[in-house]
Amino acid sequence: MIKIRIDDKIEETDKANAKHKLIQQGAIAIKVNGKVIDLNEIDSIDDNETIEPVSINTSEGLEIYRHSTSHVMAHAVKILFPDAKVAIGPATDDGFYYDFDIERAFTPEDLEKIEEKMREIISENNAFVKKVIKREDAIKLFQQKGEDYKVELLQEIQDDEVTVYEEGDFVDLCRGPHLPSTGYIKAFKLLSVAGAYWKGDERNKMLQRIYGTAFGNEKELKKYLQFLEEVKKRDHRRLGKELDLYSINEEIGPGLILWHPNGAIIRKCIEDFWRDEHLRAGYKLLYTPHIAKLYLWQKSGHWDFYRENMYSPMEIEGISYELKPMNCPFHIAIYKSSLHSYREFPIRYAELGTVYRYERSGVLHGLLRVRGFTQDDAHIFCREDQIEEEILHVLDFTLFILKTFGFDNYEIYLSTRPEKFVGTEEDWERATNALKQALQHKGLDFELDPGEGVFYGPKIDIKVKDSLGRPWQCSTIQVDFNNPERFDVTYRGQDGKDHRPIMIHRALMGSLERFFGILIEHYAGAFPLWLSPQQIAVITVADRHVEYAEKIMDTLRREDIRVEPFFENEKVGYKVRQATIRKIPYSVIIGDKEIDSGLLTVRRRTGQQSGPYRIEELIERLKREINSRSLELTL
RNA sequence: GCCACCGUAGCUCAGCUGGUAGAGCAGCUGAUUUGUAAUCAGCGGGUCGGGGGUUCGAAUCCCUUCGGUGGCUCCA
Repeated sequence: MIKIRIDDKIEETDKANAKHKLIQQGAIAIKVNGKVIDLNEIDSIDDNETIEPVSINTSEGLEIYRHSTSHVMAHAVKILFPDAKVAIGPATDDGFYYDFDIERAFTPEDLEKIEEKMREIISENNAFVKKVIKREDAIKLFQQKGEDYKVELLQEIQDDEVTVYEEGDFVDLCRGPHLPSTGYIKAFKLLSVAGAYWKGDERNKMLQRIYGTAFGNEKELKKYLQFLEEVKKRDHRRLGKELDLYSINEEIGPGLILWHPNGAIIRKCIEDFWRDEHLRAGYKLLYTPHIAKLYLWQKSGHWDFYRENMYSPMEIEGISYELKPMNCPFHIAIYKSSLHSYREFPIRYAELGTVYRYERSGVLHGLLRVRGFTQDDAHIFCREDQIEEEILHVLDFTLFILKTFGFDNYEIYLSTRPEKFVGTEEDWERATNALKQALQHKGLDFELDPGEGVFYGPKIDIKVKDSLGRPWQCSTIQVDFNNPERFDVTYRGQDGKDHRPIMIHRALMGSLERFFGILIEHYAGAFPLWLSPQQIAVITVADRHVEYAEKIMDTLRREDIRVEPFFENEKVGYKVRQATIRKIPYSVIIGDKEIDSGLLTVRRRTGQQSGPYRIEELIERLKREINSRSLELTL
């Protein structure tokens, strides 16, 4: 007799019945003592153990399900392309992949054929059979099959025994666990082919990776595919073109952003907001140059640590200058231009500083990964004992800024001391604790990211979740022990002596370009009123209404409301459509009715109408919505 | 940087196995003067990303280069 736990109820039964019951509960694997194993292994379980079902509705279950699907895919590939060598094929967060070494390139048509073959294998309902064999035997087995990558993996395994899984006539080295049989797979799709280095090392051979995904049923798969469609629709590169927000020009250079008028006005709104709030939060604004002597970066250590991301120096009158990859040395120079007392602390310097970093061509991506970008940067100088309080201040400020754009879901990471570091272990300990305490004080959940800190200090990273639930790394708050030392930054303490301050680097939006890209996708191009390039479309019914419409436009414009005329000789429906496509929040139509009554009816870009309003009332409502930076349309 | 794929009018795309380019939208002109997501007609627009080659002949095949896309690697 063994025990099974279903919905927290424990039941004692014999093994055959237990298995039956577990399957009834949707089990595709089982959990014993916290360890997930094959459902088929139930027979080898000791009596008295308690077994729990693992269903596909759990992350563990889904992982097994997808992992098994990747095996079926490898099996199908081996049938269709016997020359292909299999490498590795795990489940991922949203699907699975398998890497193959094969001469020919997989085409989209190949994927269809592979899918077809996979369906066959699934309909055969082959059992996944686990076998424990001696390592040497496994090596022989895979050598015979010509599976060099498996042999290489085996040679790195220390254990005497390894497990292989057999499914039909496909054998794979695998830790498992797996589904009981291939017939359990109900819904899957192969999505794309991509190159991937063997073991992720760029010195190794480039293999071909097939990505796919699998779900418990067709409905969920369809939902996921629709999600991918939605992601495509919101792609900032597509919307950036459609809404004429920005462009990247081949002649100007990859990774360099041209902000068009529509994008520039959005950026202006963001920058104005950013500056006003920084002044309000006790920051002082700075401007600094785009280039500086190379020596500066040799001193800061960037030339040693990050030269790969810096552009080649340029000669000016025999001296090497360098395009700036960071703003900190400039802010330090400003700090050092006069003596500072502990009484001034914390000193907060902020700048929208444009930096240039070399990114390898393959990684550039729209606005999200570029070569020239503007950081919303700040450097805070304070005493070590002020770190926690200052971090609290920065956290509050960060969350306020992010929330204004509609980001109120976060993932927070605390990164600790890496292997290569400067400063003493005690410094790190104290600073890390200060960060941790600040987070706890705010009641913010965070994850530890051990060893992921920057060489000069620990940091807090904040990822925002957009309207589709996708995480984006934006904010970073970093403690720096390095630069104050390297640049001999000091302050005069209470004791009349010079001391070393701590520097805190922080960026809230990260880079304006990247943040803009995220915003485009977050709002799907439909910006809230305060950010919209055009806030209200004025549409005339016929030419005779233009004069009055112009008056309305002037009135609105004088109130700093961004108006766009639609006066062409077209039908109202056409012009309404144009305004809607451009995602202009509101439209008003000017015809005889409006002129006679002196009232205006407002149409939202979503189609609802409100009003009619007197012009003064309309202006007041618009301004209220703009000034409150409302995320919703309120008219 | 690496692997695969892609690059045709301002935009989205068609153009099979080589026979010197086509649609829709946008633009311009005209008619129409219109009431909440597309009025009709006409016109202009491309050395088919650049360079080289094969061929009687290249958007189409080959090489090379630039750029883009999906990944890998990287991301202070």
